[in-house]
Amino acid sequence: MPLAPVQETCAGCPIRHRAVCAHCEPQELERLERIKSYADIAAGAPIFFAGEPMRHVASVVSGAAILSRTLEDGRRQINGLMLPSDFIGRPWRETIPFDVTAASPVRLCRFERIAFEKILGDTPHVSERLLSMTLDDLDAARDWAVVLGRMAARERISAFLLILARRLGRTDRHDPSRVTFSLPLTREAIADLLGLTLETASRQMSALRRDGVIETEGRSTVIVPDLARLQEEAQDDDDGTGLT
Amino acid sequence: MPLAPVQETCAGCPIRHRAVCAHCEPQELERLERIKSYADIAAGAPIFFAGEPMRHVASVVSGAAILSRTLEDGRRQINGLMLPSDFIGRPWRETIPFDVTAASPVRLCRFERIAFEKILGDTPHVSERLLSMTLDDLDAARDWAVVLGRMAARERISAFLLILARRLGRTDRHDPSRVTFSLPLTREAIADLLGLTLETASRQMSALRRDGVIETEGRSTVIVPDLARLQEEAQDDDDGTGLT
DNA sequence: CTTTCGCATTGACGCAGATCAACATCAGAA
DNA sequence: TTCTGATGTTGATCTGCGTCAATGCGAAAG
Repeated sequence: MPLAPVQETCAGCPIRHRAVCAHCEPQELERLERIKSYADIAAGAPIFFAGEPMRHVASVVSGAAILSRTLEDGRRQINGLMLPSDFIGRPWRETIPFDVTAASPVRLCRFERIAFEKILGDTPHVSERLLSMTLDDLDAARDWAVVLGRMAARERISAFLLILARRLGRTDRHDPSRVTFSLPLTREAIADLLGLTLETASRQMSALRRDGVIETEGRSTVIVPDLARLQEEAQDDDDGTGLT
Repeated sequence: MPLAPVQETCAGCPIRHRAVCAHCEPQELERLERIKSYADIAAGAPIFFAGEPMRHVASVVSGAAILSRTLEDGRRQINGLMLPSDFIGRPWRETIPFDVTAASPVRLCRFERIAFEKILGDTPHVSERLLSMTLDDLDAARDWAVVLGRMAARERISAFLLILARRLGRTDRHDPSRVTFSLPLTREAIADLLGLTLETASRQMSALRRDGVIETEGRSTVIVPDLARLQEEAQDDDDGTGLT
């Protein structure tokens, strides 16, 4: 159901992610280049804490980061899953709204926030692009409410796997409906993303495996033998071409 | 838990809502004025349908509109509740992503979309303001996941009432913690917003009334005798001042 | 190789909320 | 005013998922 943002990288651009490089002039890229730095974070390690001053904005290069909020009694909800090409951070905001954690080993490309804002002010097309991306993210976040508010456990797991298949999946050379990807989240994280317990998440994964909707190899590799079948399970009417 | 966007209107501005008028120069306001029109929609009537071409963007002047998505089997989730000062619509997008419906009688201030985009391109501060608002909406939408994914029915109802109290509530002259407002949604709509059934929504409202957390007058007037009490019920650690 | 610890799986049981059903109340029409 | 259909309330029962508990497995260290 929630539409996966399309991954866009522009070949030849030194900053290889959709947030800032699309349609940039050489001198603009150079300006961005000067304020950028890379950061590698180990799986499970915190990246930012909610409420902290926001010194950087960043783009995910590889791995998966999660945004989360934890209630006083320990209940945790993952509010966002950030995959390669996703943008983390908020220009013109002083503090970080959610805890950001590495779900798997993550590489970030960071930009010093204040300097990034200056560039935004000078280059309307970057600003416009950021607005467009944010509107996409807003739609995706609102779409997620359908998963959390109205879907059964099995449908939630299916919707989640479908998103990963679309964004991370490698299509089989001989059978385009067969897709393989590596799960970047533990069962607990999957549960916290989907509003379930880890036991229910595990049980539903097992059930999907029993029913032939997915296959697994080792602990983290998932194979979807027939993407259309998974779409049905996820109540997804979208054909994935993004042409709706 | 979800922070209510602060209502901002600027006195003397002919377009009295935060989306476009803040900090506008007279000539910019005049340009906006030329492409704007008002629309009044009766309660329950559709405003836009998902998938339709988006001819307008709009701002809610009064009443309440809802964004919703309905699955093939009839399950509905309300993805957004738009109250006065909220902005509906997406520059640079051809189609409408959600069904938009009037939950109560709604007055919209509409701008022809293409012309609005031209103004955005010419006035960076309007564009920047729209980005800032969209980022706020994104945070609010992500915060909502905590309600849908991790909160019990009673907490969901409390969180919902707290949002309305903050955005629509009139504070009692003698007791600042006593707040009154009018519910713009039916029980069914409340349930669809909170991921519950209408029976559960009704039962929890009754329970909160029995326990003295709220009082009611007629079908739609709600009185919160002690806002702090409601905040506890909603697991809300925010003090509502927006200074966090 | 074996140990070890974190993660995943599976089972048994209980409960919050869904479902089915009956009735109450309110607003608008006649 | 009364009638009528929509909306809201409350009760009885069912069930999907949460909770508690035990066991299995696999990757990294020794």
